[in-house]
Amino acid sequence: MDSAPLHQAIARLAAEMTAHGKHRDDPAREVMGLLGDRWSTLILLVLETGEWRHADLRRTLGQLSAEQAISQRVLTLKLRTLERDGFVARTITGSVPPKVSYRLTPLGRDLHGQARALIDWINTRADNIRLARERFDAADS
Amino acid sequence: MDSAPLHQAIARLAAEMTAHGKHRDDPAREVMGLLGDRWSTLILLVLETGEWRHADLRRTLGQLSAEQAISQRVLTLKLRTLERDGFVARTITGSVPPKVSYRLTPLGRDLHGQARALIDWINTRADNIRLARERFDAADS
DNA sequence: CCGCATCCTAGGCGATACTG
DNA sequence: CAGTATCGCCTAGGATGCGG
Repeated sequence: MDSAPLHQAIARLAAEMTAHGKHRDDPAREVMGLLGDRWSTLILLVLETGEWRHADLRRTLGQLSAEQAISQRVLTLKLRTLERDGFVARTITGSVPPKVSYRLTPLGRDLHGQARALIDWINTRADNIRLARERFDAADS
Repeated sequence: MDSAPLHQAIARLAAEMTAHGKHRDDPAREVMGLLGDRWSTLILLVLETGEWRHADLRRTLGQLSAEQAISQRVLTLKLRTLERDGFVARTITGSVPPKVSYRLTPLGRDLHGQARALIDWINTRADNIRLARERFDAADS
């Protein structure tokens, strides 16, 4: 039984956790979940280039995605979430037809920069990861 | 119509995307999805402290989580995914009862470091984000 | 102790059709 | 053009029970 170092580790971690976060409405978990979803990082990437209207943004995301296009409904949902957290700003001008523009806030640009760092790290390790997967899949037969 | 700068932006982005990634089995999207899930970052955090057995790890994760404990099934699944990508190493000793230990690989430790940077950035902005949410929720009434 | 199989539920996301 | 409503699928993840 190596229970002593084990409990020590638990105590250390528990202290670290309760220091920040752990309680409900934990932005860290929620934002990480957002960045891990199907579209948000791609949306940030496009909005980084300037101001976009809903339809144009939707078309462009479809072209950038290897899979299929984002549905209108989901784009609205994602933009709402991003806007709610303060990463995206929404501007309305005119109402028939409506003209709505989206752009990054300074906070959103900063978030995108941070996320890119992680994504780039993964991309440079991509072959490494692919190799590990092949080995793993071949191993158990 | 500002279609010129628009298409320019598209072209630039498309080039950037096809440079790396975009094609299927894109590790970046998959690993980001992993880090955005319910448990993986927490698992990395605990494994950072050393070598852990399945049951102990499970108990500790339960204590660190504000919500409920991770199920045995899901812990196995998450560890398998992490192992498959080369972030976690699994060692078996004895078979009745089995003794299985998990620890981070160098790649896994590195990944965790990168992820922590992003998580820490979010945590330092947490109040900022919470405030944005309150404003947004109050706005439309 | 660990892992697997089974079953079940909640939520993410796509498709379509409709309003202002 | 932007947004909403409704539907239906599929996956993540929890609960339980068995076997090695």
